Amino acid sequence: MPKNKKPAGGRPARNFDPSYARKSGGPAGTTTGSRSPGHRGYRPVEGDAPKKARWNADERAARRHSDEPREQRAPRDDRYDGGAQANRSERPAYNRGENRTERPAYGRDDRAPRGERTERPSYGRAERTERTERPAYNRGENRTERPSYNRDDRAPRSDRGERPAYNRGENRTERPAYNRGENRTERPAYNRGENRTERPAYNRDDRAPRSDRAERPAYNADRPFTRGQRIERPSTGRVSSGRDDRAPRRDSNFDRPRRDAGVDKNFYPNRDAKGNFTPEDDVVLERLEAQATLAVDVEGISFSDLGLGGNIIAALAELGAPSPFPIQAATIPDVIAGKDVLGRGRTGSGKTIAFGAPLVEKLMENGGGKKRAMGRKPRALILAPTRELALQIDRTVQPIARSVGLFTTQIYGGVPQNRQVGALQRGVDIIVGTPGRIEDLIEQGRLDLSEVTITVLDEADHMCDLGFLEPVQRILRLTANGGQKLLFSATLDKGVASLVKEFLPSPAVHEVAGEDQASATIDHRVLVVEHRDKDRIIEELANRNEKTLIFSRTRAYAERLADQLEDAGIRAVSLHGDLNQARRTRNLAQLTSGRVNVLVATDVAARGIHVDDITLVIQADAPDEYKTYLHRSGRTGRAGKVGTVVTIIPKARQRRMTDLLGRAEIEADYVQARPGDEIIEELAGRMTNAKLTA
DNA sequence: TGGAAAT
Repeated sequence: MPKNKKPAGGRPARNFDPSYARKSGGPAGTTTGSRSPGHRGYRPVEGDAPKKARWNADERAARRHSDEPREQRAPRDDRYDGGAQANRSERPAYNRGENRTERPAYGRDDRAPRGERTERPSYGRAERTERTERPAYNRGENRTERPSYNRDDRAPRSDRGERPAYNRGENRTERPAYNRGENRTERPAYNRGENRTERPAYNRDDRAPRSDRAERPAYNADRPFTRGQRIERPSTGRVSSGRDDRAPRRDSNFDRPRRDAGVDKNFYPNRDAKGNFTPEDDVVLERLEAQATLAVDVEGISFSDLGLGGNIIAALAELGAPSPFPIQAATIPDVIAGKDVLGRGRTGSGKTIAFGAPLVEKLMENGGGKKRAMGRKPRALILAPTRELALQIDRTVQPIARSVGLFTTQIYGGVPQNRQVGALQRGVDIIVGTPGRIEDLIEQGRLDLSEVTITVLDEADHMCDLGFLEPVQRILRLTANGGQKLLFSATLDKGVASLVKEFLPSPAVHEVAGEDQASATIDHRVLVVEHRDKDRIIEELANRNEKTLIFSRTRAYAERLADQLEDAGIRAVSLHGDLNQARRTRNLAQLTSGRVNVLVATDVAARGIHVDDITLVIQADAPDEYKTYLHRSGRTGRAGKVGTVVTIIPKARQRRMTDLLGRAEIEADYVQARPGDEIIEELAGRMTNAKLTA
């Protein structure tokens, strides 16, 4: 066991101990590896460090397969100490960041190069392919301290073919992520003062009960819904089954107890009670009472009738939207009228234009003269939950904005910020981005939202989920007082109530009648399979000539599946948070362009992402939440096209799946399947071919 | 348990 807990456990403690720096009195040891700046990761303090140098191939191999207890692996948190710590005291907000430090995923690419960051855009790093060959990586004990790191198998990424197929999966099991639990118990370091007190949510206490779960009756639909009554959804203490409870309750919208939106002190303690997701949490919240627009109502209506100007209309036509979809017809006038708007339109129904076009129109009306002023402050903000979605929204909004001389810029993480900052300095009108980087730039004083008078939350209900809500609230509070707010989602529900209460005094609520997910042009199927057949069946399903999107629950499985498909001769790429942004972008582009037909993704791709002509969505793991089901399946059947969604489940999951489909209001056939069955041919769309050749 | 979101 190369790493002793002492340095590992001690280092973070030191970093979190404000007195330590003083005690140690100098560069040596104040921060990890700081004594010799030229040597990344060099930690003179650790006397035993040198012996831990780099592992040779055998050791690594042995390591990979070892089932040595996890606590013997070094906690990896020490990596972030410097920056993270500094920030942390100032921004309790960023606690989430800690999760991140515990996730190998994130840092992986930019971590090592840390010291050189300014010189190297993280992108370059991503590209390098011979990681294993680079002596650079033994730089110091970094290596020794996180031996379980996959680093090595990461590299091969780009040349998947050369790699032994499955080791990746195994390494994964060694991912430091798993240390999480022990770090927790081992490291008193974590009660570092105020953070602790400010975010009780963080304390892993809510984790603990986890283990109890097994003792509870698993998916007992009859069980009173106790957890949900905690805080988030008090008004909907419902049993999580059946669709009867879906009926809109006209008088009860947004009537949940107010929860001190502005007062964090009161808010935080409550979060303890919220706990993590459990299946019972997947309740259908009442729909918002909405003004329903019928599709027929908008027939013959033009964008011009809705109040949009000529340039914008021309841009829309260019984008392939000559006339408004129902959701657009419903919301555009209200947005232009300056109202706060809640808009629900099923996946692929054209929500981006529904908020993007009138937003630009509004800015035009108000903005008048100060267009193009150097360094002008942004006046509109569009927030999205993933970088890919932010990018995609910008691809739609930018041409609309440019048609009237307005500028947009993307502000999201995972890429160097220089360009983003440069754009801000030149002056932009519309920001499209994700919460993290936006807050980061605000902290840095490079972004000022005080003149933002229109804010859009795309996938608004998701933006209200644990982990997103607070950053979103903070950001919204930094926008102009009384500014217009637009919330859109295919699954907009009362989960957004807390935001509505604080930011949308009297919103107009729109949906399109009869346009729920169930009426979409999607064929839903459930394949009940033996676990051992699962991968094989996925392989057979994905072996087709049209675009296929496969969802998995974890990043590791997404990666493994992509590898497996490649090994089977089916070109496939993956998309998940373990990849650096360059690769994420590229892999998605490969599906979009048709260079590959199969993308295996986590739920990062579940919402909003539009790729033309995905005709089959395979859920390799069934979703936990009905909303997730709706969003995932919404990647196909877009804009009226047909598509198939196949959810693969083990026998034991049938009941739970049925409950979920009920909440989603979706009807699906269940079929038992084994590799080679005709049903698979049919679902893959190979039936006709098979018959032709027969 | 998991996933996304900053460095």
